[in-house]
Amino acid sequence: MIEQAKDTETKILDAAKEVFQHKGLTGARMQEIADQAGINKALLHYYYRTKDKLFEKVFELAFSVFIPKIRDIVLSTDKSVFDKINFFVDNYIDLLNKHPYIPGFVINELNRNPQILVQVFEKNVQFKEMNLFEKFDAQLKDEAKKGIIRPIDARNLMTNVIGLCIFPIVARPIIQGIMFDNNKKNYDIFLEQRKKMVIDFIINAIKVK
Amino acid sequence: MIEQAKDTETKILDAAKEVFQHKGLTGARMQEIADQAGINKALLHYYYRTKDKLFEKVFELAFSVFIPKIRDIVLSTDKSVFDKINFFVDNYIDLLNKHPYIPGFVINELNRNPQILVQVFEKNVQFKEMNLFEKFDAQLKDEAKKGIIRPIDARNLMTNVIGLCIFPIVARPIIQGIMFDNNKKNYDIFLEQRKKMVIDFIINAIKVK
DNA sequence: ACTTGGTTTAACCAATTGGTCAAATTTACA
DNA sequence: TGTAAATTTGACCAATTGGTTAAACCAAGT
Repeated sequence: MIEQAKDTETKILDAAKEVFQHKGLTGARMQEIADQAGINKALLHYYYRTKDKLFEKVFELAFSVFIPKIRDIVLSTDKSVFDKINFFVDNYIDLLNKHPYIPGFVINELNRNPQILVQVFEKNVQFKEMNLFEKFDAQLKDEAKKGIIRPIDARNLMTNVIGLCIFPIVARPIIQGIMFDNNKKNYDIFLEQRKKMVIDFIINAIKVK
Repeated sequence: MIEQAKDTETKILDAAKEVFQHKGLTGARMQEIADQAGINKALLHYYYRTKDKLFEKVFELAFSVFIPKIRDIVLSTDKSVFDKINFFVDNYIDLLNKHPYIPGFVINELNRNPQILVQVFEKNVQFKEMNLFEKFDAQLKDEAKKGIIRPIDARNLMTNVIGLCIFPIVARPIIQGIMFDNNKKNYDIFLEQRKKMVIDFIINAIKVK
């Protein structure tokens, strides 16, 4: 029964994603994942023999949502630096709104066990070809020489850009709690407005005026 | 035996800090904390009756390392915005280097259970008096009117400043892995250089030139 | 109808985990 | 020195947890 099987596997992955991303590897319970998927716990082990195997799959999927996007955007060589920043922030914040729990999940699990990254790299070579920094560095140097932007290296710029996008999402509970009196609606508005704000902020930071 | 007792309690808190900050509430084991402290597990429960109580204490201590600092710096009303940014980034990055695991720990645990923040607020009123945003907002508005800086609200600026400081620390495994080929030494150099870089970046972002 | 294969389940298991308890040990102090 | 209180320990426990197993179920081919 291929139909049923595929459906079950999907249900399992959806459930596992939900539970793992909210509670982490150590906090998640196989029983809870089974319940969430509406199946038996034994069936869970039938599809993914161990908790670790299931986790690995979920982590890999989560990881692959956010990382290739970075490469895609930076690789679009025909765009100016300003256009790239504009395009990246716009797309990345949209992506973050669609998957707000993934960054925190990935960051936390990598902090608990950095070795996961090595495993993901080994299994999925595509992630390794991130040596696009040299190209981006060249572009940054070029535009700096032309007097368009102030000198900055690709790693710093990308860290800043990504950080400005991700930080308000992963640190939401604390920022919302301290700065917004835990008002969820106001924080959503804040996040919405930040898209334009972040772009302006970054471009002004590196623009020569 | 007050001497011994104080010493034991210190050993427990140090051990608990170490284990909780690396493995989180759900990943930490009371036995491991006891081992790390060099004591019996029963003794651990003698001092802190439950895992939750011990965790709460550790979380509160971790929290109080980073939050009041923010207030202190923003409250120094005699400084210009540029001076405040300079001073804040410099001090905050030093603090982060001293306690690199705390931000990730706090962020992760708050993500797992945002309710913790409410409890911390209730027990420790000082954290609640963060209504310094109005004052800082006024200063920002004032300097903007004078044509010194571009208009920006306190919440966005502080989110940006704190994010630029914290993000490279909490996302260290992933950034170091992808951008620095997992070279720890190079990443340490990167972090060291960022102190100056972040200050320049922010000031240029808001400066009117 | 019957066999065969993958799928699903209930019941079960061994190991781990947070937590307890009574006894032993140490300390403070009269 | 004697004793009561605080501290420390080893042994133990109930509950939880990841994982197994044998049997039941079900769809498809013959």
